[in-house]
Amino acid sequence: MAKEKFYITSAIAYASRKPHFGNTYEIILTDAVARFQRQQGRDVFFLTGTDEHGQKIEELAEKEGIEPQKYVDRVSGEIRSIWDLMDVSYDKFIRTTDDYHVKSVRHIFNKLYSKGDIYKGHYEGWYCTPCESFFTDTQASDGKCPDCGRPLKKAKEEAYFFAMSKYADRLSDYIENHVEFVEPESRKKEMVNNFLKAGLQDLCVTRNSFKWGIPVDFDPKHVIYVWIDALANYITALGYDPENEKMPELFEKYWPADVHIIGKDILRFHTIYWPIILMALDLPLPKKVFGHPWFNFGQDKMSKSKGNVIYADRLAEFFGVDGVRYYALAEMPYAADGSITYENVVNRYNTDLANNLGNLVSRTHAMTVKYFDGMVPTPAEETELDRDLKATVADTVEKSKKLMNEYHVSDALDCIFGMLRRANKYIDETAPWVLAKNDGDRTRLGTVIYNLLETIRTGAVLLEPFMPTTSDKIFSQLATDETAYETVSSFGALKSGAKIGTAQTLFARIDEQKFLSERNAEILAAMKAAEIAEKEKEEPEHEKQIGIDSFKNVELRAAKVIECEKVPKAKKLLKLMVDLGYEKRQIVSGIANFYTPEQLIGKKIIVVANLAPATLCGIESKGMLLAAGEETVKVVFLDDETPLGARVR
RNA sequence: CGCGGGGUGGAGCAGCCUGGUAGCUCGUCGGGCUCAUAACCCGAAGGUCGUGUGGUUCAAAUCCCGCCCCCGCAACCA
Repeated sequence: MAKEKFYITSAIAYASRKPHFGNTYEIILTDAVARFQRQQGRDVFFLTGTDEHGQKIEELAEKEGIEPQKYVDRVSGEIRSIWDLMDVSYDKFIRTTDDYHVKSVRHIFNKLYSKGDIYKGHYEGWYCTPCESFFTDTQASDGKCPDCGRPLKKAKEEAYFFAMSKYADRLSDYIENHVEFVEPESRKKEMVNNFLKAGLQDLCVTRNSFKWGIPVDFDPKHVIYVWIDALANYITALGYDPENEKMPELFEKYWPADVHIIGKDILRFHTIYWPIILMALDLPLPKKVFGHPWFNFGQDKMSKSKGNVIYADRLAEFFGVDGVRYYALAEMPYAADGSITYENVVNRYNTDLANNLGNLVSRTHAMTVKYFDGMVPTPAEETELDRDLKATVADTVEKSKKLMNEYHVSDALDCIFGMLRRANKYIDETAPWVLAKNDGDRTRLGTVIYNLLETIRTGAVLLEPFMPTTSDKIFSQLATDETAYETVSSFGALKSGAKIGTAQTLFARIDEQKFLSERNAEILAAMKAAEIAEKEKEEPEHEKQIGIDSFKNVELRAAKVIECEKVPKAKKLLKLMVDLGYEKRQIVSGIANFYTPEQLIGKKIIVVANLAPATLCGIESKGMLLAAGEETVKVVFLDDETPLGARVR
């Protein structure tokens, strides 16, 4: 019988910079699942790679004064080397700049266009010339660019759109009838409630604001935007191309994917846009999309200025590759965001890996050498204690398998480590060192040691998806070839009479105090460096010089806040009524985090009186007030004696 | 009232669907053991399970209602 196939993908990593630990978590998770499925006897194809197009990369390359291709060659290589370092067992590493991918994406675009699912239209919105980007009405509510704050102008641009709405009902049906399609469940609700039920808008699938991308075949000034380019990697990697007469075997065999493992941040693209693209191509949909949570550093997001960016390769210097893999897989809960602190990593490393697992192997190995000259003894009649241990082992095999099939990776690990703890306890219960003193207990001693060795062997088999190198080390210490998953289905595959291998320390304990003080010193140094870099930053970008006439176009006037209240639905919005002397008008401003209504009522402020009205959270705003600051915003207040409506110049 | 998840001993979580002695890992304290990586094993302290001294019930962490707080998504911000 042919092996059942299993096609698994991680998201492709954006090749803009070196991935930090949070990014690396995803690939470790995907790898653990892939390895587990291989163990289960599936014919696994594990795809990962890098996403290499887009404006951001174009800019970064320009800053360095090199070609984008050169830039992504370097970063993609960096990413791949980290994946390799972490023992990621991918079967293929795709790059969106690969020829076959580029070609196929162009063809996919052509096909969708000729089907009528993609049409040429106009992107109408607010355009910021210096940023060369478009913004929607809501983004541009105050008439200023959300990125740079400069004024926007209404502009119309040619662009291609994907008619998403056409497929919305089909997708809704699909999601409803395939409960396992989106996981975890809570994420599915977010998608369905926020997007599908709200109604899908046609998606703009091209850009002409930058060049670094795959050009549209028949209209090369347009570049295919990330949605189609990046998402398509899952099929182009298998050789899909709509112009193929016959699809390659690889594609026929593996598509549809059994699971896409992705971060929750791109869930929307994978559960809505991607399925719709596939429907339009008449291809089956992936069976499951698993949106995993993210790691934070303690309470904070990782960031350079906080000096808390953690890289997997750096961690591996302290804890070894398997130490890092273990931490990532054990610490991250199924659905909620996890957090990483150095204290926590050292703690888990010492207690779970060094004390529980490492020491169990070490003491058992030592006893085998000491009492049996390094030969695996033969088990004899069993006692209640043995039966209990064996029951735990059998139970662990079943439970961990079930949990892995459900993607409860940390729970599966916890379950396996529970078995190891049980084995440590078994040593105390049976007290081999006491048995060793009495010749009459020799058979019993053999049974005990055998049971321990076999439990350890089982543990090594079960741990292989999580810590492949450690499993190998254990196998070689036991000098056993019984490493296949089938061998743990019943207790006793380890051969008696064989000589075991040499001992080696699996995980050396780490001095927590010393380690933490070293890390703290590093973090402080990094923060200082970031601070200095901040100070040395060149002056802020300046607007181009304007004449007095341009300035006169902005009608600034003194006004008094007469009413003010929070906008209930919004977090950051205050609704204020201001008196300009000649009229009263309503203004909405995003300063709720910095001012309470009481702090503003009665104060005199400066208002841009001739700003086009905008609607924020359903409330009309006619004008804006002046305020300064980025992180914390300070409103510009006027002297109390300033007459209402006075022009500010 | 935009949608969803959650508030359980010092920390992180399980239990809630299918009401009935509150469980696990870490940490703290005490003890045991000596095969082992100052590791391992046992025991103890510590929780009125966010709140109303709300409702249902013989019985609620578990079901229902109100309120408070946190998180995710969406929305939205100079």
